[in-house]
Parts: sequence; structure tokens; C-alpha cells
Amino acid sequence: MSKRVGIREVAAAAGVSVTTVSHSLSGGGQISDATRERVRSVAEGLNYAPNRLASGLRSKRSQIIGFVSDEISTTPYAGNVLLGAQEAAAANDQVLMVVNSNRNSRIEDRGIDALLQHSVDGIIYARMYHQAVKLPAALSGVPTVLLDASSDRTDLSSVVPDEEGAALTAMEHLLAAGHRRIGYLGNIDEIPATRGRLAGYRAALAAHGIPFDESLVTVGESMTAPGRDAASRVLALADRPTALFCFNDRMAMGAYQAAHLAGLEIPRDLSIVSIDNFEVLADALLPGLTSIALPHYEMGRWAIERLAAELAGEADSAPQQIQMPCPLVLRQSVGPPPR
Amino acid sequence: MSKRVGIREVAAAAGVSVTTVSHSLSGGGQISDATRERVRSVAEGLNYAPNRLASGLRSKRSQIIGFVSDEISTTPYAGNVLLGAQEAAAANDQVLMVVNSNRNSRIEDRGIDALLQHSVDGIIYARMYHQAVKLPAALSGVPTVLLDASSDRTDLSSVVPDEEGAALTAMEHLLAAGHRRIGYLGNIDEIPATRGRLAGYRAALAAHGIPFDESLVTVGESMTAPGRDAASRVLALADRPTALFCFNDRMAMGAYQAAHLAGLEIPRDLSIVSIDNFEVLADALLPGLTSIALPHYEMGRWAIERLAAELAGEADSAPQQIQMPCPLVLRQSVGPPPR
DNA sequence: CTGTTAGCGCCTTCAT
DNA sequence: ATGAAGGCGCTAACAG
Repeated sequence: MSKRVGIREVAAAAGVSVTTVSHSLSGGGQISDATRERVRSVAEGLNYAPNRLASGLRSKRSQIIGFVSDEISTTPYAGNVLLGAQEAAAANDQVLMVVNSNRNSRIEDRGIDALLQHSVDGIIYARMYHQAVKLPAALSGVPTVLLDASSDRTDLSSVVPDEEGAALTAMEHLLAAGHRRIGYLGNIDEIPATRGRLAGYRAALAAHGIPFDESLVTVGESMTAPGRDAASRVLALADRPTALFCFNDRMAMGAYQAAHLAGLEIPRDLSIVSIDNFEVLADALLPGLTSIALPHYEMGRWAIERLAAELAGEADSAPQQIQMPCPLVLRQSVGPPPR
Repeated sequence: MSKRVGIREVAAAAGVSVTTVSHSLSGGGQISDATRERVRSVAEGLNYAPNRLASGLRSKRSQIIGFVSDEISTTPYAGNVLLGAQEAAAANDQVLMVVNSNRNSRIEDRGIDALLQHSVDGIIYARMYHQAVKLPAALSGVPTVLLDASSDRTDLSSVVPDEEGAALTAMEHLLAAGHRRIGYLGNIDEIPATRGRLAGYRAALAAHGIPFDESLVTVGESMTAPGRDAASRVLALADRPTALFCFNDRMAMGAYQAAHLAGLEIPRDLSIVSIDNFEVLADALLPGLTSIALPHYEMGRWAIERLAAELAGEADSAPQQIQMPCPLVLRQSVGPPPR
């Protein structure tokens, strides 16, 4: 690293004052185009790079965004959220400072403290699956955007997936393939996705005049083994469904296994659609699993852009709470119902 | 955020100078225990928190560690690496600034530039799977530790999994179960893991006096579908193996599918061990997949701790290149060979 | 043991 | 259109 060149070396080399250099490089002030250009090329030639600690200290803008997550390690798609945020931040000349809490609020508070000590300009408060949150007290007064999380506060921007819309999309796909007897493999956690996806399931049935049949709904924890058990139960029904809409890909994998055990072939005897588009599973299953993608990357981008707009005090900087659409990703797990 | 309290308010409230406050809080200087305690409690009462931009500017220690990764989004266990690093950093009163390159060296250079502008104290240069790297020029002179990556430079610390050891562990487990005819489902990428795991496979055979049989080795891309195809080929052999050691869990999933298609039951007819311990797969497969865990979390921790030691200029701060052991995680995919 | 005095590198009035 | 000067909050000499 050696001794980095500072604004004063540039000033000396360009034969101007440090003020002029500062203005030239940051686009501010009233500097003639000629001077500005000259200073810029001198700076570039000298390989000048600003010291963000110093500029942050003076200007109260660190260009650092804090990213607070709850369980970055256990959620395979956490990387996409982070990536979306990171790329959007880079485009704004910002950088991400990441802190993970492991769902421990003491650790979370410590992490937030650390971020504030480093003078982050704002914070993305991210959950790794859609949930309702109460914002930590330490965050009051700090510009914050909620990611994959919602709260009852209307003064905060937030972005979550459109759970009900995702379920509708999944169901419409099955209905369009001709299915009328569609089971729902649901989960049991008390999270918004639980409510939203079930609501979408029912709404889709209603929209097509199909009566809701309680016996076609089985639930379990949202993992493979419970999914397998729950699926086995519906598939054992005398009048079993011809298609299954699954809460997520892990449960869908369980449904595949249950189908195998029951001697059913997918999609000939049973069609399956789920939510997550978790590629390691969806692509690997045989046949490929048709699934609704959750917009992880996009939520990451949106959160940063929203935060940037609010920090800039832009005209449209009123907080927004949005639900993002979730696209269908076609693979091979859906076919017409067996006759 | 309002106006944060600074060192001078604390000094005034405690009736001492700012120097005394600084020394009291940072543990330096010669301050009487009484004063130190008093200052500390005053600071706490005032809810003082240091401004790290200012202290970093002055002391040349930002307490920020840069984390440079290549493809955080596509690798499901990236979160564990990050988590290990983050937790270790927090324990050192450091915080992580994360930058991802998507394997694009221009983006990577920009990211590293940003980190340097923010005066990171050091950098963890991480890859998401074990590979040999050439360090970007921008990093010369910056304290750096390689994570899941190795280079030919002996002046840099690095940590990678012990690939050969992992393979040996896997093979010993199969051998201990009584298998003698063991196939290897390998991959084709030009990465250290390819070489190391194959070497471990051969070494284990040799150690038990079992001749290497080329026909038992099939390879493919390290994903499920190619794994399925490769496995189908060995399983079609007249004298098929009684066990399969797989390059990774995704290929192992392919092997499960191939076994099913061939009417073979695991582990009755075929035992399987692989490497990754990627829980979303290993736990979900039926039966559970016995797999060797890669020490992602541990590598993250180690890298930060090594970097901290080097930054502190500790006695044992000579660079180290280490290979981490990979533990066996037992599930249900291994049994005795069929008679 | 404690206090005084200079900056760290930059941005921002304010004057020219 | 450009420059001079002060200070962001803190720590590191150096004095006492």
C-alpha cells in the first residue's frame, strides 16, 4: 500500500489548491471545465484514491450501508439477496457492511451498534424468509429498509414476495393443465408465507368454481421428510388428487419420494408445482421440478435503491411497502391429469 | 440518530481531559484504576459510542476487514464461510465489508479498490470452492489471507480443505463396512478437489492392498444429472461395485437416482458416501446420505484469526498454509456389502 | 498519572 | 472561478 497519495499531492501536481481538487473530483463547486478535466487527469495519473474515512468524517456520509441478516448460513438463497444488494450498492458507489445475528437479539444489537459506530448511512434489515418483525430500538432514527420482512410501521419501506400471487400463479398453471383436484402440501410455521400461500390456493380454487376440500390439504414442517409424510397421507386417499401444490421445494422433494413409494410416476400420475425455485433441488429432481421463483436478488436490489432514494431525500422518497411478483419457472413436473 | 455524544462530553462529565477518556476506554496509557472505572461508567451512562471513522483516520486502524468472494450467490454454503468469518471478526471487535465479483476480475478490482478506499485493515480473499488463484495486483502490500484458495506464494496464509484426507476418510468408512469393490464417481473440472479426492481414493485402495480398477471410475460434471449418467454406467457393469464414493452430494443424488432406475436399494444393494455434507440434500435423500463435511465455517473463522494475528504482528505471525480436516457425518447410506 | 497540543485527510464555509 | 482556513472526532506524542 505504501504511502497513498492524497488530495494535496494532486493539488501540488496540478498547480491548484486542495479546494479546487476537492470540487473538481466531487463535481461540486464552480470550477471551469478545463480545470476540472486537468485536475481529474492529474489525479488519475497519480493514482489518487480518496480516503473514505476522512471524507466520511467530514461530510457525514460514509457511503457504507449496513446489512443486518438473521441466518445467513442456513438459508441457501441468502447469497442472492446479498448479491442483489451488493451490486446495487456498488452502482451507487456504496459498500456493504454485513452483520448476522443467528436470530439472537443480543448479538443483533451488538452488530447494529458496530454498524452505527462505523457511521453507516443506512441499514438494510433483512430476514432470510418472509416474516413480520419488530424493529430493534437501536435502529430508531437510522434510515432503514426492511427486506423480506414487514412491520406495522408505515414510515418504513419494505419489500416482501407476493405470497398470495405466487400461489395463484402456481395454481393457475395446474388449472390450465386441466387439473381440478389439486392438493395443497402446506407448512405449519406461523409466518406470512403460510397464510399467503394458503390464501392463494383457496382463491385460485374459488376463481374456478372448485369447492375447497379440506381433505386435500395436509401440512407439516417445511422440510423434506415431513413433506414426504404429509404427501403420503393425501396420496393414500381413495380419491387422491391429480396434482399437488407444495409450500416449498423441500416439501416438494418429499412429495416426489412419497409418489415413488406409492408407485406413482411424475408427471404421468401426479403433477407437482412448488415455490422457491431452489435450483440445487429443482434442477436435480427427476423430472425437473416446476417451481415459482422468489425474487431474492431483486429484493436485494430494490432495498438498496429505496434506501438510496430516501437518503438522497428525493421527491419520491415517501416510504413504500411493496410485494414483489414471483415468476413461474417451468420444468417437467406438470402434465395433464391422468384420465 | 440525533447528535451522538463524543469523547469531549464524556471528558466534561467525568471532569477529566479527553486524553484521559481516550486512554481509559481503550485500555492504553497509565491511568489509575479508579479514574478508568469512573470514566467508563460515565461514558456508559452517557451512552457514549466511539466514532470509528475518526479513530480509524487517526490511528490507521479501521477495524474493518474486507471480504472478497467470487460467487456468493451460486454456492449454497457460502453463508457458512461468511458466518464463520463474521463471528470471528465480531469477537475481535472487527466488522466485515463484503464485496463479490461474480468471477469478473474487473468487478473484483473495483471492489478491492472500494475496500482500500475505506481503509480496510486486511482482506480475506475467498473462493467458494477450493481453487488455485493468482492474487490481484491491487492486493499487493495489503495483509491478505486466502480462504478456500491456494497460491504459489509462501508469504501468504491460506486455508483449504484436506481433499485427500477427506477422500481417505470416506473410503476408510466404506472399507470398514466390508466393501472391497468400490467405485468412484468423479468430476471433470480442473480444480484441486478433483486431483485430491481421486488421489485419496487410490491411496485408500492401495493401503488395503486392493488393486486400482479403472473400470470402476466414471466421471462427469459435478451435478446431479451427470452424476446420474455416470453412476448408471458403473452400475450396468456385470461385476458392479458394492459401494460408490462420490465427488460431492449433488453427484451422489444422481447416484441415488441411478440406483433407483437400476432397481437397486440403498444401502442394501449399494452403499454410498460422498463429500459436502450439504444438508439440504444429504438430510433430504432417502435414506440419509453419509457425507464428509467441508469445514466452511471453520475456514471462515481461521482466516479471520490468522489475519488478526498477522495484523497484530504476533510472534507466530509467520504465514501458514494449512489444510483443514474434514469430518465424516454419518447417516444411513452405508451398510455391509451384499453377499 | 493526567493534560496540552497537533494533526489524520478531507470538505465546507467564506472571502477573494 | 479559485483559494485560505477551520474543524469533523479521535489518538499519539510530549509535557507536566
